[in-house]
This record gives sequence, C-alpha cells and structure tokens, in this order.
Amino acid sequence: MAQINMEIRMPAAPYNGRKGRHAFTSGKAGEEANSPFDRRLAELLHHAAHIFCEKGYEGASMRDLSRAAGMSLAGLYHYFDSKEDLLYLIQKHAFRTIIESLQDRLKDAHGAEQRVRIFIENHLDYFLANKEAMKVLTHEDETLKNGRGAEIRAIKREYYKICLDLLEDLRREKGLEFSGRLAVLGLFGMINWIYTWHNPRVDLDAGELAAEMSNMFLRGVLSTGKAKRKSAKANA
Amino acid sequence: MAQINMEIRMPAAPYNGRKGRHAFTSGKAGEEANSPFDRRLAELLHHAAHIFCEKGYEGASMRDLSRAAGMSLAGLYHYFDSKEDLLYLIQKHAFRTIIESLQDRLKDAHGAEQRVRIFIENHLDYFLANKEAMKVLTHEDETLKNGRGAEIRAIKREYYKICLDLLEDLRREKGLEFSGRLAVLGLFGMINWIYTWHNPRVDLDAGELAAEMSNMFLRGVLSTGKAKRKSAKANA
DNA sequence: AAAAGAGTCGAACGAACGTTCGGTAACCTG
DNA sequence: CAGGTTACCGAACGTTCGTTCGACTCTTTT
Repeated sequence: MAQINMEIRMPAAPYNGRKGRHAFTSGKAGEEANSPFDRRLAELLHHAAHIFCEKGYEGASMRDLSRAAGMSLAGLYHYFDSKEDLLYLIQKHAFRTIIESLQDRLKDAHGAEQRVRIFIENHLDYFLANKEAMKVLTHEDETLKNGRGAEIRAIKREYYKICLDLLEDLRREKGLEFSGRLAVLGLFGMINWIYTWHNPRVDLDAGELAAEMSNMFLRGVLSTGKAKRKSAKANA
Repeated sequence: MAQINMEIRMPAAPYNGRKGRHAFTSGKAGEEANSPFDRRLAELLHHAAHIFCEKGYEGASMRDLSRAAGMSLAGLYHYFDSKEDLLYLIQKHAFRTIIESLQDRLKDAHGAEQRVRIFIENHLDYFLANKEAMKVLTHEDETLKNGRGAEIRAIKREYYKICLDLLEDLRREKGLEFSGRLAVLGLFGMINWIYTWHNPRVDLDAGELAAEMSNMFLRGVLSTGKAKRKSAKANA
C-alpha cells in the first residue's frame, strides 16, 4: 500500500500579517477555544460562516456580521485583520479539521476499498455537520488571493492527493484500469454538490448517504470491463 | 416508456418589467441575433458572462462590464433594466438553449440507457462549449430573487425532472431498485462540478468526457446487487 | 496608586457601488 | 426638411462598502 504523506505542505508559512499570535490562529485544529480571545473569535467565525453562506462572501457586509454578532463594527477588527482574513480563517479551520479527522479514522483501517469508504464517510460527516462552513469552503473557492489563497489552495491540493492515493491503491489492489484523476474529481463532484440540495428533513443522514454514495461510486469504478491481465490476488 | 413533458412550466410569464419587447428577450433560444439591438445585447451578455464568471455576480461591477464592452456606464442601461436583469437573461438563455438542444437529440433515440447517455453528452457538450455562462448558471444559483429567481428555478426544476424521468425509465426497463433522487443529484454533482477543474489542455474533450462519465455513472447505478424479482426482458 | 494592556464603541474616512438625468449626435420616416 | 426615435454619453445622485481613529472603560501588572 502506498505510503500516504499526510503532512500538509505549505508553500509558505501560515499567513503572518496578523496582529497577535493566538492559539486559534496558529495551533492545530483540535485545540481550539483556549483563551477568551479564541473563544470569542471562534464565535465570530461561526457567525461569519453563517452570513457568508447565506449571502456569499462579496454579498455579505461587515455590518451584517456586526449585527449578527451583537458587536460594533469597529469592535470586530480587534479579532481579525480584514474581511479577507475572516474567510481565510474559516476555510483553514474547516480544512484542518476535516483532514485531521480523516488521518485519525484512516489509522486503523485496512483494505483499499474500506479506506475509500472511510474517506467518503469522513467527508460527509463533517460536511453535513458543518454545512455552512463547508458551503463557504467550496463556494468561495477562488475568492482568496495572494498568500492566503495560495495557502488554502495548497491544503486543498493535499486533500485531493490523499483521495487520489487511496483510489490508486484501490486500482492496484483490484488490478483495474481507470483514470484516477477522473475518478477523484467525479467523486468530489458528487459529494461537494450535496450542499446545493441536501435537506435534513427529507434526505438521508450523513452515514446513510455516505454508504449509498460509496456504493454508487465504487460500483462505477470497480465493475469496469477493462481489468488488467493480472487479476487481483484476493480482496480480504 | 414514460412520456416526458418537455414543455417548460412557468410559474408566471417571463419577467415582464422590461422596457421594450425584443426578439432576444421573448423569442425562443434558437432565433437570436435578429435586429442590431439583439446582436448588441447578445454581445453584452457574452461580456457579462465572462465577468460574472471571473469575479462572481456580487464582485463584478457595472463599471467592469462597461470597460470590457467598450461602452459607457450609462449606455449599458439602454439594453437592460438592471444588473439583476443581466444575470437573469444570461441564465435563461443558457437553460433554454440546453433544454432545446436536449429535446432535439432525444427525438430519435430509443432505449433508456441510450437516452441517459444522450442527456449527459448534451449537458457536457453545451457545458464545455459555454463554460463561462454555465459557471454563472451553476455558481449564481441562489442569487436571483423574487420573480426572476422563481422563473429560473422553475426551469431548473423542469430540467431536473427530465433527468429524473429518464433515470426512472431506465430503472423500470432494467428492473432495478435505486433512489432516483439520489441518482439524479449524484449525476448532477459529477457533471456540474466540472467547471471547477476542467482544463482543455490536459483533460478529455466533451464527447470523451461524456462517455467516461456515462460509463462510470451507469455502472454505478446498474450493477447493483439489489435487482427486483422480475428481471428485465432484454436490453436491445 | 500609577501604568499598561485588552476589549469595545461612535463617528467618520475615502472609495466604490448601481442607477438616473439631461443632453447630443445620428438615423429613419413623413 | 421637420419630428421622432434609437443609440449613446458625461456627470452626478444617494447609498453602502471596508476600514481607521480616538476615546472610554475595565482588568491586570508593577
């Protein structure tokens, strides 16, 4: 099995034009909400994700956020540098959390197919539990510019790479032939599109949805007529 | 085979707050560019789609469009009522064209599977040939409000319904069991996500991509273990 | 008790926004 | 050639935008 490099390669250090150095902005995703400052910032990011999700990044105003957070317009700027910084922090936190959780779940999983299923379930679990932040993550994809944009895009590429490696392991294990790139991007399309239609009152929950989507995707990829000459040894 | 109602049901008449009645705004999608007015409007819509695609609807300014079109800011308003009207016209034209072309291609096609393949190929053909307008169509999904938004959403529902009917025909014909809703939305995810990654220099063209995606999707949907008791008669 | 910092605010800055108004040419129609 | 319509423009209107400034409370440190 290919050794997956889980480490996030950064093209540059985390964006450092910030005022102070606080745990939330520099620590790992898990250890949030330590100081009162970080707790309040996390609260603001939550409000901001809600508003960006509703009106889009460009369509949302700092006055909207000020109203939603019950704080003066000027007071907001104590917690971050700019509106762009806000989007950056939301996206970085979402990506970090989802990758960290994925690493955790993949630790004790064997079998390429099982690992792909875990990838999908992890994605949908976080996606549906944090719908607003995830819509902001996927919808405001090309919004960030320069340093912040480059850093987020690097994390995204890493996430893509993890999925690609999982699928190529699967391909090797089953002795099949298919385009890894096409498979990854088809899969991402299916699971990232969900934010446009999922209604918790009528649709399946994360676990069921992950199972259904995994079945559909894996059948599509596995049951190809074009197997390589050497068939896979076994799949246990 | 289910009779598919191709007619677009409008919840209300096409948005009628417009200044004049011109062919481009009221005629069918095919018969564009008759009068000089309509030709110039089509040109402006093309520029606008480019800019909305690049900077998003909210992020793009009328001054950007004025610059791109080589026309004064005030002069633009001779051709449409408002920025919102611009987005509405772009989206309506894209939807009308794609549905019209689909109707045409489905006319002489038999076999449920073949018809689904035609749906996918038609979508990708138009999608990749009009990438910018299609990105605006999919990305600025919830942007339009009130009357214009309701009309566009109605067309979208109709398009969704066409696809759902095709898939349920397929399910009946093959005697399978799967959720039509999930299949449609999974498929839409795959094919609408393309605008986020497709690079004409490295990726397959529309026809090849349609074939690959059709194979992947159809295998995923068809090769389910859970067939109904009655197996399909034949698939020719 | 004095100094320093953290947290918050009202008020304002200049810039950019979508849209409108009054006008000017050019063109068609009688 | 008079009169109306079409196409277009410069300049401005009122509004909203992201951000900053100076000041005012608290709380913590010296």
